[in-house]
Amino acid sequence: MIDNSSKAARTKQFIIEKTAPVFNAKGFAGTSLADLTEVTGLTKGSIYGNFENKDEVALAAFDYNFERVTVYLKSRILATDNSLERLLVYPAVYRKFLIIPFLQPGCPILNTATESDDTHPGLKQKVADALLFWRKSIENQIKRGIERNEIKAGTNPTETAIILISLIEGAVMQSKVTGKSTELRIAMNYLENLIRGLKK
Amino acid sequence: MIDNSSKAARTKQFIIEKTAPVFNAKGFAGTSLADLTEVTGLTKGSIYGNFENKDEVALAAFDYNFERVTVYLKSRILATDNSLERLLVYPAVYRKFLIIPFLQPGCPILNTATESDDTHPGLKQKVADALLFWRKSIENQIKRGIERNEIKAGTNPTETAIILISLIEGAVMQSKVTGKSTELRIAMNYLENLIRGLKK
DNA sequence: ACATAAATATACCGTTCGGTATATAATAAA
DNA sequence: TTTATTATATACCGAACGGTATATTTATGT
Repeated sequence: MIDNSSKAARTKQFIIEKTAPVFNAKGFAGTSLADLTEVTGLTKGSIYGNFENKDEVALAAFDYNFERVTVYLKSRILATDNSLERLLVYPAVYRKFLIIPFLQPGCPILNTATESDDTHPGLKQKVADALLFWRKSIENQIKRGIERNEIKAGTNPTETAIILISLIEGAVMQSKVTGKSTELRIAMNYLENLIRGLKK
Repeated sequence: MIDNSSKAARTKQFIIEKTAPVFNAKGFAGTSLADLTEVTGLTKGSIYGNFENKDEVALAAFDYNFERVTVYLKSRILATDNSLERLLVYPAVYRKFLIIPFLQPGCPILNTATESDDTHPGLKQKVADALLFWRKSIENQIKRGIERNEIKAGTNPTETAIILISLIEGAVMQSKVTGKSTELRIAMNYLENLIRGLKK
């Protein structure tokens, strides 16, 4: 995936890793090139030698942010051994959202979605793709659970996935803005019960 | 509330009404003074004669955006005659979110929350207040429903309010970014069933 | 109608914006 | 080790940024 062969490729990756949290915290419009040079220690020339423009950096940063969350969730999901436990990973992880270091600036999907939907078609498309990917993987987990007789046959995968995502993102938004974990705790408790109710 | 006696007060209100949709769509950082002069037809001098700075306009615009939603919901809620129907106003309204004209740029709470939580303490505080106001009014509707024997006594008002808000905001985010009404329809169907389940 | 006060427009401020041509430095191949 | 190539820094561009002092217009009380 990551080409470490050339210096440029390594610098490019370095720029992405350093700027991704800034884009996630301040948004596309709120992040300036000065922010990018400051956080990387590089100059504009260097950044523009590796990226065509600010948009390209932001798009790569979103991919990076989303992949970090995905990788983290996948590692926790792979450590389980049945469908229900796999679904329970989501409330378990997002319950601790506020204290997971790399999620401090917020959920990249939520942050990027609300800013880009009326302003930045490129980012909007990336978020839409990310959302669909997330939904599909939840749906697949549920379908597999039904096949394995671990989840009720009548369970609607799409419906369940959308409710799960809504509960998580809605609660994250509330907790981030109030600064309290109450909303996340209550919503994740509810989600846990909802998932346990899917047990065959 | 609104002082129409002086010309300045009328202009101030005019500026708020015209700029509020822009702030909601583009966000604080994404909205420039040029946007404000363009949409109002006024000059910078006029705007700065009525507001101290851009922040003040944005704060007033958020209040206006939030109040519009509140007034709209209240009018629909007052047209009902029992607690359960009052709660059902929320899914009924947000189901049609994408086609309600003045909500086209999105939910002001959701939009403002995700941008301001890491960047703009003043706006963040206003969103937190708005969220608390919304939650409290739902809680009061539920408490009243319990008193009137229309809602199950065991219903937890705070929990229910937070789940309701999470489902709405999470689904709005998804539908806005995918451009489809599917997510809102599914989440609002679920919410309706959830509310009907509260019936005594 | 007139004088006074209030509101809006004009013209400009310094700074920061995203972006780029070119020079310098570091890397990689021979 | 020299040479060709690649990557980074420097110095700068015009435009747009948020903001303001002052002039001009408009509204208001008498």
